[in-house]
Amino acid sequence: MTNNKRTVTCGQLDESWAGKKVTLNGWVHRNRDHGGIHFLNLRDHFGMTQVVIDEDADESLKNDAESLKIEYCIAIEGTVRQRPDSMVNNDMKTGSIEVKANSITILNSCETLPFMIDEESEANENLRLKYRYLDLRSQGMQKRIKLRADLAFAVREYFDGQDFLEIETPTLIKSTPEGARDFLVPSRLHEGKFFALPQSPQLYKQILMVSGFDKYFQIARCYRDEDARGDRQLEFTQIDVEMSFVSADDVYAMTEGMYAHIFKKLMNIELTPTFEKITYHDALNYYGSDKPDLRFELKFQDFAPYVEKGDFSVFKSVLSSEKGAVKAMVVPGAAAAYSRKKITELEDEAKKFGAKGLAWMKVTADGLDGGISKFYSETASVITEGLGAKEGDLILLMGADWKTSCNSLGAVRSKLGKDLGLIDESEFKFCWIVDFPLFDYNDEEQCWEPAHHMFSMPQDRFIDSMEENPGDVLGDLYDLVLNGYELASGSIRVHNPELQQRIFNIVGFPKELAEERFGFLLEAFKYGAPPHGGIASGLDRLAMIMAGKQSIREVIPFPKNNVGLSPMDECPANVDEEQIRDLHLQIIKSE
RNA sequence: GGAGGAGUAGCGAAGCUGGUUAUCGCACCGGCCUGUCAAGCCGGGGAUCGCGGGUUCGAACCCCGUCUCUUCCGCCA
Repeated sequence: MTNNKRTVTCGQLDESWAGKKVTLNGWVHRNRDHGGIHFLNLRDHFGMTQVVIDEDADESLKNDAESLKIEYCIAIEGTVRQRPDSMVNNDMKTGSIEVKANSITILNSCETLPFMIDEESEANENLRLKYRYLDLRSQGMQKRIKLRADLAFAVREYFDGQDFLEIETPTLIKSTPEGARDFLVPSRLHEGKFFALPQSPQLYKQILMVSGFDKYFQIARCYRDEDARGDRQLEFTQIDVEMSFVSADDVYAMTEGMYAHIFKKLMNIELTPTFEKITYHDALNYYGSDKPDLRFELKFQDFAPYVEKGDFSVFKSVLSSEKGAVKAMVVPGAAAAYSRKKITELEDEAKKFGAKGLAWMKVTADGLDGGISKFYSETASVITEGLGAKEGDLILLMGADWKTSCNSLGAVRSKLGKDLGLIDESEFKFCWIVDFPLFDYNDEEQCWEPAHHMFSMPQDRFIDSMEENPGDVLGDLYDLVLNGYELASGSIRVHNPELQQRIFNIVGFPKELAEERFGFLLEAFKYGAPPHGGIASGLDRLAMIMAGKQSIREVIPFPKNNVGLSPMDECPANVDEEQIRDLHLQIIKSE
């Protein structure tokens, strides 16, 4: 390699190098043989450089050039020269120069590729994952993996400047109940016992606060054994943070500072210092989602005041039930574009979320038309005026219990946002979702359960009378939402053993089980635990959004696929009988 | 666990209501070509049409079953 070792990379040459001798190492990205003259695009991590084998090159060099195929790994020794004005390629960073080759050395050849290595490979994802090393060579993947590394660096830089310590926590931990399904790790030394992989470092970071570390962060790998989606998979990385002696406002400020630093540094975007806050109730009520995409409006309105003025019995019966609600969404100018068939598509979307149907009306010059308009002909002007609808608008209506009504119309809202192109992809709209209820009533089990988890603090004003009506209790809980994705989630924690016990009582969590599962945390709280709270941001999701992608697999070097497999190394996989025996396990085959 | 969509050369796709030598682009092989940058032109090889069964004179196409992938719901404190 001595003589072939690169002196420059493929991304750094410009006119100032003209006349200099250089050696380049990289991969043959494209190969254009014109007979007399021959061009190569040589690619490495840093960029692309055009190499020329001139017509006056000697025969052996021409033969060497001819033998090259795409993705051969080669070394080129040659001279940099400025391109004539008419040959400058402005789409290329190094487009003002080219390297006239003196010698070509093949460092390694390459078989016929399973797919072309391009910015955006069209190969199906499982094939890309099987040959991930090739897929990762593409400039797009190289850029995204670098973005991810830069992101992690910016995070550390920010916290370092704020007196935070990065502290590692174990990945072989105790399985705790609630939440997602744990990944279990059988113990060899302790027959029949198991570790779990952490769903998050939650309990450890709280213990670290009890230990007096004051400000903790960690870029932590987390594991949840649940079905994957575009924005989640079995293992993922979170930016985990916990602080002592803080209120929610302190956590907001710290988090906003972190995102401001990241976006300024990596994208040169100035984020507005204080992110909008929306209550959980309003998010659902107006946008139909606890993670609303605020890049477009389409806010819901209450249609209940108009129901009595019309004859549509479905809505009347919805409102007669205790939790019934009728929501309206005015879609400006969409009447013409939305035929009955296209509205049916919207309805199908709503039905996925439990809606029975989707009612609609179109606003015309004379009033309302189509759908259920005949039931409201008398009050058309009152409705259009009240809803602020104009001629050519489409009014979508959803009647169901409040939650179903909001959620299903929210799904329609999301679809419309995409279909109508209402989303400006260059925008980053953050918002805090606050005032989450602490408890949810489980109708099937007839009991209260924690809406998030059992360690979140109720807001002050509810503490004294928490037991009277648990459903009204709001917690010191918050989510950070960006462009319709839940990006971070956190809370101020309970640090007082008595309060913690009252919460266990409300959700019917047995004292003995609490002792068994996280007795160590409850014990720790008895020894002068400081008030504390924190937040965890999804690093994969953040990288995905910054990269403008729809899937976190585009920013994870070696992701699992949608069914939890890794096509490259083919795991999970069988293991030897002996390994199973050592772990005191037995495989029970399912039917 | 449920609903929709898809499986055709190494890759991406076409093939509508049954009859083709199964088509096209990229890649691959051979040839031509002095300025391309997704180079171009001429030629070539490569497909048991996911698998199994059925209907039919005849199936990539229709029917049944099955497997795999995929999007969504459930799940994800």
